[in-house]
Amino acid sequence: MSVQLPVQTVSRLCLIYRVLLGMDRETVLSSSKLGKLVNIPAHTIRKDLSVAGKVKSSNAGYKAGELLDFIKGLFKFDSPLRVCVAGIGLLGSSFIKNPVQEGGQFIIVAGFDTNINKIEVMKSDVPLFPAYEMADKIRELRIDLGIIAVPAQAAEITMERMKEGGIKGILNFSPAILGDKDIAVRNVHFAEELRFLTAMIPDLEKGV
Amino acid sequence: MSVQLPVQTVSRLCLIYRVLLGMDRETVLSSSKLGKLVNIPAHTIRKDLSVAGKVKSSNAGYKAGELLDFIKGLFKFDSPLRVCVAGIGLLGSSFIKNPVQEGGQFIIVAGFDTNINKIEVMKSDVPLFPAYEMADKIRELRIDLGIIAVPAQAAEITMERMKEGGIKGILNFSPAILGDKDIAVRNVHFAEELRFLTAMIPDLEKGV
DNA sequence: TAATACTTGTGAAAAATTTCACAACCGAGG
DNA sequence: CCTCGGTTGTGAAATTTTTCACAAGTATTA
Repeated sequence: MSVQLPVQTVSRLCLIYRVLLGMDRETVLSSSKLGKLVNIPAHTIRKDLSVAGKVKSSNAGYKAGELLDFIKGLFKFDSPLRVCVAGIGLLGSSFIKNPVQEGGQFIIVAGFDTNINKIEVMKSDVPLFPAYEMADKIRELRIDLGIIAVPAQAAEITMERMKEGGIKGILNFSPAILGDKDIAVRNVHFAEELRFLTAMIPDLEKGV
Repeated sequence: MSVQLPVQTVSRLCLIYRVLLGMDRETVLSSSKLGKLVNIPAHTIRKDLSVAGKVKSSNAGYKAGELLDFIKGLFKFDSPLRVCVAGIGLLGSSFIKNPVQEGGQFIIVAGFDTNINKIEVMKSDVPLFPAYEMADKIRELRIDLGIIAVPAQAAEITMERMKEGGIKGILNFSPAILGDKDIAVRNVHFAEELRFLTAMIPDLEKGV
């Protein structure tokens, strides 16, 4: 991105992008209609688009297709990214078996696991490799993003291997908290989502 | 919560809570040590604890156990919450088969699916019910939180059923974007996490 | 052409959040 | 008892983000 957009703005634009993906390109949406779909105030959407550099569209609102293309161009969502999955457990294998569709934006091209046996036994369209080959394979297959679905104690080393292979971003589902100054890292933790939800409930009368 | 804490503060305190859970209660942590563990600047942690109402602990830092108890008390994390899962697909059943531990804070007490056959076939420790019984069962079992893992088109009606049963919060894993003025709702979407990650990578040279 | 009823884009105001800087505190070791 | 090295808690400043308010644009209809 040329201008560094506020993180929240990026997040909201991604959300908008998602609803636009599942919508007829010809649909015309005003900022307030769009706002209702994504639970964001209309003026915030207009401001976001404004700072992102959107130029005047029409007097009736935004054409879904145009807006989609605008966000797509802004974030370079056009060319597909190669993704790998480290850790072929319950979660990891679900990514491999049910790859995200999203208009082919992401392509799962490799899976890794320390358990060689698991790799041999599991049948999958995605090629699986032992974990120690990770850095090499990431380089070789020119993989952009990594999904970490390994146990907490293996998370750090997995990140190191991915970085060694030159990965650009990591989505970490392990319970470990990862972070890095060179690459983008995002931590996702189910139990914590539940906890955050709990904390946000204003007046919770807990069960017996 | 007596005072309405900033959302970001709540989020950070939850993150801190997570690392404290996996730590000896006697460990003493300074705000900067803690900060390194969770990737948050030390002064932000101190400020968060300050606005949350933490009183001076010591000159050496925070005792892990004390801090844990403080956050636990603040957000009422002490009594366990009853959770149900709607949609017994790949993701939904993973919650039922591998319930989150987290010190027993959350207990999965029911699963729901429209597919009666699935309910009968699947064997699980958690009782499973048909979707139309959702509201009744939520009331009956005094369920606090709901996890939605149904397809997009069923998300809205599922939320309605949960609300009807008096649920307090919803964690939505369906592709639909849910929101409500009465209850806390949190949307989680894997592909979007990947997309957000992509958008945050400063200078991504996309594949071929 | 004039009036109406929508809309967007954006500068400026307001609000929220983060960062800073430092007083105050504590224990240890002279 | 004083100093040194470390810490917290917090008011105030700085910054970021959101909200507001409104000029300006465009169709439509009379």
